[in-house]
Amino acid sequence: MIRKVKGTRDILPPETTLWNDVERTALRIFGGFGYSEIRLPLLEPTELFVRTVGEGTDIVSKEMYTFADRKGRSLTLRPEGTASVARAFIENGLGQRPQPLRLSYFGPMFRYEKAQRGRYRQFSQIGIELLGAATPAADVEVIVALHTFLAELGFDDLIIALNNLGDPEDRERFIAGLKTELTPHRDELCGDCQRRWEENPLRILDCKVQRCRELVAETTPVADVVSEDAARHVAAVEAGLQEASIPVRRAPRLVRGLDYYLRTVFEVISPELGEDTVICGGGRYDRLISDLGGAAVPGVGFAIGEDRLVDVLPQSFKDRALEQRIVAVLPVGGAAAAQATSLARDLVLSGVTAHTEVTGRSLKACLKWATKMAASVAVILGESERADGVALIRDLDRGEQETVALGDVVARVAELLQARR
RNA sequence: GUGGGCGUAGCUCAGCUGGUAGAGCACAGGAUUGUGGCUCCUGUGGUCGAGGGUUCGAACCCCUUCGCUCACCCCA
Repeated sequence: MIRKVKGTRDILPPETTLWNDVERTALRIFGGFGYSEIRLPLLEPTELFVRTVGEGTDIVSKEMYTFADRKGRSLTLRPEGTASVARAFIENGLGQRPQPLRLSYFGPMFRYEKAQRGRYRQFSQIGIELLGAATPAADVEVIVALHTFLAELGFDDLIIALNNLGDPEDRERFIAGLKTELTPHRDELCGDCQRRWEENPLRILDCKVQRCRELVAETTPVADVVSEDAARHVAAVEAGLQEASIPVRRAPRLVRGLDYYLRTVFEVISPELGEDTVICGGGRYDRLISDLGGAAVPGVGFAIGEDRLVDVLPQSFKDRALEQRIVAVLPVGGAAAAQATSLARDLVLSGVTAHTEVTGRSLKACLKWATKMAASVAVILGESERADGVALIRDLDRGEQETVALGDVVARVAELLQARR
């Protein structure tokens, strides 16, 4: 048996309905804020991610699906979306469009990690990017849009955590200070943190080991070390969010895994999945486009993990999304088959979902099948009805049945399904 | 990459100290001629993850391997 590649998954109906609804809602809400969808390649030159995400990050150093194409060029299956948006911005001269530019995207990303719940090698993200605005108001808008989207899905228990990473210069200073403060206790840090000391000192901040947490708690938070400008910026973002009634929690130890973030960084975590499993991560990246050789265009955005989001979707949303109003079209006897299909077409065009019985089974089996298909109404096209130019319409929930002229079937079915809501 | 758990029908699982496999659900058909949802009957469906070994004989024991899963690392 051929099996799916590790870390990928088959998303089957009816779960696909959830995904469709989530994506539709994203397009509606983000689109409503002025973000238009951009569709980008899944395949990019490896260098794009090395230069933007950062050579030292886990993503680039060990998690990328990288391979050589037939001409020896190094290509990579995108591990995230923002780098591609930046590349496309430069390549397509999007700086010539009215600024700022608001873009949204969704689709699969790839990271070579060991899979577990909520973490797959192929996973989907939904993101937006606001390019060409450096103001706190831009950050506020992005987070308000995020919150609006999540609220629209029915979430009311999600936590938005916010931190200030300062500018790159601040960060270097901060790391130096952090190390100085921790040096006396360096040997008390856990094994992972010993490693992080050299490789990724910022990560020491969000270590889960109790002793590390205690030690880190004694150190000066990043936000206290950043420049005046950066501090003012994030303070303004916070104030703006407060004014918009967005519940935000300051997270002095919040760190992100991509090098390009600066100043505002934020995450959304779900109590259900636990604090370690981030549903959404984002922040500001004012140097990303210029680092790629473009103009000095600031940006801010986020990416939502769609797999994780769907995993914890509120029941209310699922119920609504999975609610269906279906009519089953049941021809009895082979002669009615074609008639059934064209009746189904009329029903479909009238906006309802019509499942047509095409295996030629008995009426009894047809009705059983209709029930299993979750149909609320069945249209029965039998021999005698054919002769009279009528059809039987059966209300499957109530068990009531009526005879209707063929020409009135669509209207009557619509009525019955309407009453069902 | 590190560590733990698990691999028997589509799904959830049973299978006692080794004697060549079962249930429930699901799926299909039927219970007097054209009427479902309950019930009942019948049927389809498994090289017991794979390979090797021990044995007269292995789903059960041993070795190897692959896969799945959970946690860590990290991240969405």
